[in-house]
Parts: sequence; structure tokens; C-alpha cells
Amino acid sequence: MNKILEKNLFQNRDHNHQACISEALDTANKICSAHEARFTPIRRRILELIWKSHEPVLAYDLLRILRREKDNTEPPTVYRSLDFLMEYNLIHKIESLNAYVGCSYAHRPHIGQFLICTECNQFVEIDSSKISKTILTEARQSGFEVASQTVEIYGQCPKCR
Amino acid sequence: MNKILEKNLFQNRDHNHQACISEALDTANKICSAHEARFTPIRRRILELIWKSHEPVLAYDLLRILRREKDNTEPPTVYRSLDFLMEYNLIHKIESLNAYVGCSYAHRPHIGQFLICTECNQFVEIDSSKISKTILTEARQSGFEVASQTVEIYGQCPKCR
DNA sequence: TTTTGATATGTTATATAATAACGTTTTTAC
DNA sequence: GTAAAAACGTTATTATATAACATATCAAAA
Repeated sequence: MNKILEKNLFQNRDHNHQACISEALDTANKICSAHEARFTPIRRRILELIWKSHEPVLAYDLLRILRREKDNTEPPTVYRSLDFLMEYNLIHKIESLNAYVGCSYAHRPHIGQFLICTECNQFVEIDSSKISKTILTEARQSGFEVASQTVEIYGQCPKCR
Repeated sequence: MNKILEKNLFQNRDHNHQACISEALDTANKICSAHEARFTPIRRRILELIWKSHEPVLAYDLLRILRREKDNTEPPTVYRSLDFLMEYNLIHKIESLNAYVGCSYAHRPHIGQFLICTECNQFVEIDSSKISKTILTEARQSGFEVASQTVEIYGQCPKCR
């Protein structure tokens, strides 16, 4: 099993998630450096909090946590960091949940799709070229030129079945 | 060209949209009757307003319009009707826009996908079994059992290209 | 090494999206 | 006609997100 699959399958109990988080923060650091973008403490902390959760995270949940650490934290602080992290593809927004998840493919170009379990709320990001290409082809049939795709798939994960 | 395609392609200037609206309201009426659900004046008006727009419509835009017609209209009035119309598949919500569109396939079961033009904001709903089946198959590869899909595709429509 | 411009963050206020809870009216079934 | 259910009215509140402007920090040039 390759590294990407390893990182993205629905995870079992003995999975060492701290390693995932460290790796994600490390990758983020590198990507920001490469783009001369500043990976500030707030941005780093928010990315860490998002990765710590196995579920999509709400902006105001992040706000509540940050407020425990620094009581004058306000919504713009959170949303600015979320915007920054999305700009560099370090996180994605799940539109149908208004929630944010760490990107599993930050280190390379990709068109992600999300599998979200309605039982346990765990999710995985996949990068299926079959899906993205089918969407591209089918849209072209209507004369439509695709620029971006939002694909959010709900159902039951292997563990909950 | 069959009726469905006719109704759902990106529409040209001389398209008689009033006919679309009438047909949609008519279909809605039939569907509600068949389910012994009440197609009340408010629900009818909201569906009409949604169909009148060639763009996805925001709940608070509907509220503003309804308030001009009856000044004590409040958000729950709008959201209740939206919920009702969604329940009977007469409209869909575009999750990435928090906006609502008339359903083009209300008369039959379907898994829709949306093509939304980033230039003119016009949209079409397609019902591509190639897309929905590919998603089903690919998700199963991860041991995931699909219950529902959200597919929202952004880009340029034929006219704006 | 100071100035300066750019970027990031702090702060206040507000806009937008959606729902809870309860009262009243209307409809439908008996 | 009455009772139950459904729809709608009303008030309040929660959730999501951004505008606008002030202050602080950083990084590059003078």
C-alpha cells in the first residue's frame, strides 16, 4: 500500500494520528516557504487543529478553541487563516457542511472528492481521475468548460457498515 | 432534441422562459396532488420566483421580494417553503452558493449535477448517470457505500466562452 | 539601521444564513 | 360542527461570514 492510500483510508484505532499531523505541518511549512508565504503561528495552529480532528471542523469551533488560548480572538482571525490555508491548498472547505478539512494532497496538483460518513462523521479525500475526467467529459457535452468541481459524497464508511 | 434537453441547455435570448415557469408550476401542482401535499400560495409563489430567475436564488433575496408583497414576512416563512419544495424535489440547494434552483427533473427520480457559469451565473442541472455511477464505483473502491452525492461544477457556459 | 511599504493581526460592527419555540389560523377528516 | 393536523405568524436566537479601519510586525531598500 502506498503512502497516499495509507494516509487517506478510513483509519483504524491504532493509527498514529500525531504522525499525520506532524507531516501535514511539515508539508505546509515547505509549501509556504516555496511560495514565500508566511506560515505564522496562528495559521500553523489552525491547520494543526483542523488536522487533529478526524471530522470536518467548523470555523466557530476553531474560534472557541483559540479563545481559550487567547481571549481576544475574533472571527476574522479564524477566517483569514482559513482563507490563507485554502489559497495554498493546505485545507479544503466541505461546502455542504460549512466545515474545513486538511488537504491530503497538498504536495501535488489534484482535484479532490470527499467521502463523508453520515454515521461517524469521519471523512477521506480521494483524488479520482475517473471521477474528475467523467465530469469534464460530461460537462463538455453541454458545451460547458469546467474550471472547478465540488464533489461531496455521503454514505457509510467501511467501519460503520 | 427531446424535451428535457430543450428545457435544460443554457438558454438563448429568444427562449420563452414564461413557458418553463408555467410548466414547472404545473408539474409541481401534479406532484403535490399525487402526494396529497398542499401546494399553498406561498409555496407556489416561492417556486415561481425561483424559476423566474436564471440564476440560483438566495433565501434572503426571496424574503426581500416577499416583503414587498406582504410586509410581515419573516425568514421561517421562506425556509419552510424551501424545505417543503426540497422535500418533494421541486427545487435543489446549491451548497457552495447557499442558493436555490428549480429542479429540472422533478417528474422522475434522478441524481442531479449542476453546471454553474462563473461569468453569467446561469446554471443547468444535468442528470448524468455516467457521473453518478463513476462516483458510486470509485467510492466502493474505498469500501464506502454511497447514499447521496453533491456535484457542483463551475466554469464557462457555451455563451460566455 | 532607519525608513518605508507590504503583510498580518486586532477590533468593532454588521451582513447573511438558518432554526427554535410558541401562538394563531386554516384545512381536513371524522 | 368538532378535533387533529398542517400551515403560517411572530419573536428571538444561533450560526456563518465579511466590511472597514486601526495597529503591529516583517522585510527590503535607502
